[in-house]
Amino acid sequence: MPELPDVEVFRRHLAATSLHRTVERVRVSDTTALRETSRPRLTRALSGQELTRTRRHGKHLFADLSGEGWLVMHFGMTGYLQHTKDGERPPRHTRVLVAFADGSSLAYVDQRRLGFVSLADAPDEYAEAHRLGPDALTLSAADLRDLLQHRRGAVKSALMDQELVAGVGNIYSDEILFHARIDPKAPAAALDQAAVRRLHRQLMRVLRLAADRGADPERLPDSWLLPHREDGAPCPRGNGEVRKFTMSGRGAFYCPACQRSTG
DNA sequence: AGTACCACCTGACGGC
DNA sequence: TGCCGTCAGGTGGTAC
Repeated sequence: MPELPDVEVFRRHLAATSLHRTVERVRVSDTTALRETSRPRLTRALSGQELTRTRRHGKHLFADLSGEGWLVMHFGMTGYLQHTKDGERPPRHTRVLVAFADGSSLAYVDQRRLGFVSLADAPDEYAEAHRLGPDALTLSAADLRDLLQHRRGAVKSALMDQELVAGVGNIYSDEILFHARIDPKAPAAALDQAAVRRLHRQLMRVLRLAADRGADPERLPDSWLLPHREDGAPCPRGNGEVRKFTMSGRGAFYCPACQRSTG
């Protein structure tokens, strides 16, 4: 599930429900969910603190612990956050539960356990240490052109490389390329200025709109590729059929009739 | 530098 | 109904 729009939805959820409440206790029900930290360290870092503000960098979510470092969360393929009120039971597969003094709590849930919870001194430092590229929504068109120009290989692979640009995954790379009418297999460096401009415009539009719609496929326009990710499905733009192929070991979809731009 | 493939996990789904 | 292979929006390692 979680690419940039999903994580942005989690960020807003956290900000709307869980700021400025004293952490009373932390329950780690699965220590393998922790990365670069331990149960005692996480508990000590959180207990008695408040979450004072949030930040998102690509698919990583950060929460400031009242100036005493930052909580870091990554959501793998199945992770999400759920705030529960006093007396409500946290969801199944909750790995870390942050319980507040007012009785409510914030659950980090991850069925497949491919995500993690960690601690960091600061988001920017963390991003640099873990070799994350700039957050996708901070890129200018010129930035994007520079990144792609020095890149060999397909444009879809480039978009999905977190070291190059942080936040775009398999689903949204397909979606962005569909709207920009660019062939996902096109060499990144071969895109002309007009194509890069379209790519940048759609990158911004698709990611923002998806986040504003709660990253909920049900609420995304039917004119998008997302509801039509099936080999042979009619192209939502009315040109030919959606095709599935494999790239970087992932199932990728595009409309060969619409997405002819290769340079 | 890129890519292909496997691994890490758990669950849902389709075919038989 | 039950078993089995396949696939799933994540990343990281290895071998080419």
